[in-house]
Amino acid sequence: MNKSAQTRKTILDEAILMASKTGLQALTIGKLSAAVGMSKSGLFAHFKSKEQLQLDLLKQVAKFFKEDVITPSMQVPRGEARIRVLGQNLIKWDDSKFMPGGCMLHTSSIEFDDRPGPVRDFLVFNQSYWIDFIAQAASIAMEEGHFSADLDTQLFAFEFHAILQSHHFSSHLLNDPQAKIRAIRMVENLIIHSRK
Amino acid sequence: MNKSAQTRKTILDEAILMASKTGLQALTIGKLSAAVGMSKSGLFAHFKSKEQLQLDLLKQVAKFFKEDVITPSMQVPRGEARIRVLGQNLIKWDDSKFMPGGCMLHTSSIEFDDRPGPVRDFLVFNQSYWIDFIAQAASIAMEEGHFSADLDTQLFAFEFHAILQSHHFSSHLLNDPQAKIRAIRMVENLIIHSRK
DNA sequence: AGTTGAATAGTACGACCGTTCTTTTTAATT
DNA sequence: AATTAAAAAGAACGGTCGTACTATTCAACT
Repeated sequence: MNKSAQTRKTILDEAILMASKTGLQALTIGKLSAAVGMSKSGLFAHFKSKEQLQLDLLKQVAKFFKEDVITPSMQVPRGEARIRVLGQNLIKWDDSKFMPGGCMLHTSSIEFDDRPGPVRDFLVFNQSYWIDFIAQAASIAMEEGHFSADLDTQLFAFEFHAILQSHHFSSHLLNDPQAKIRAIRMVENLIIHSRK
Repeated sequence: MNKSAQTRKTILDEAILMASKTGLQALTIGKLSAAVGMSKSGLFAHFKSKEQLQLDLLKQVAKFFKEDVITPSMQVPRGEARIRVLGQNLIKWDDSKFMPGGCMLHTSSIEFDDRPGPVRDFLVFNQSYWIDFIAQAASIAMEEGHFSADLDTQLFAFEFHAILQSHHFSSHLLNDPQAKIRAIRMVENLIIHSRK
């Protein structure tokens, strides 16, 4: 790995750490450079603009999401089992140590949902893909005969995604120790109600 | 009404308008004063600090929430009907014209959930009250025999609250025209599954 | 090992931040 | 209408922001 790629990774890791707690817009180049121990201008040169830093950060998070949540689910049997594992991995994901403030795709989505621009565009693209992926997984569970034949897979996807949002709310705002257990129960409830 | 209270209201209304789109921390006294047509220092004198402005803003929003969502529900018959109306009013609320960026109690909760301080404290207090209120409404529906006797009212409350979050996601990030319809269906689903 | 290009640091920029203090204007009270 | 207190404006503060430009250090390749 290049020296450039190396420090770039160091910067992004620290940026994710900071921004997950404060939000993307509160992440400043000055504080970030101080945290990684380099000069503002030296850090800035890696990204050319703050917006690009925000984009690169989110793309990195999205890559991790794929590795931690999406890809592993493909090694689980199609249908209900895969849905269940998706739910479990999703909750683990929102508790990842590298994002102490919780899933940044979620928090950034709310932060930027009324701020037009490339950051919002990326989030829309990414979250749309995620919703479609869940709907697809539900569709597979229908094919397998696990889920009811008249299940609304789009609705399922949004209800599934709502579980992450609810977990984040319980876990990060309320500091509720039951957050995880409750989220798991929500997944099970949703699965049960989706059966034939 | 005082001149003071009058301009104060003007300021807060404009502040809510702006902050609902950009977030609480991106709301600056300079831009806000320009928007309402007064000087920075003149506006500042009303709140003594930015944090106090943020708090007063959220308290105002919470007051509106009580007026628009909580209070009206008390005039609806106890039980399932009240739950349904709560859901409908909640979705209307997230589409309020005075908050073009959607429910600020929700967006601010995510913005501040990892930022200790009075703003976070207020949000925790407010949202805890809201969750308890829903659980209480579900409990009443149990008493009335509308909901199953072994319903977990806490779990119900979080699932109910998740509908608002899901609606916000669909409506504001994805600009999905079906957001409202889907949210209403989620409310109905939740009600059906809570019956005996 | 020397050369060259990339990575980093240094410095400075205008802009805006939240806040303070002083002055002026305006509203409320007598 | 005169007095007084409150509200608003003005100007300035130290600080930080994102970004540009220049100089220096370092890593990669001949």
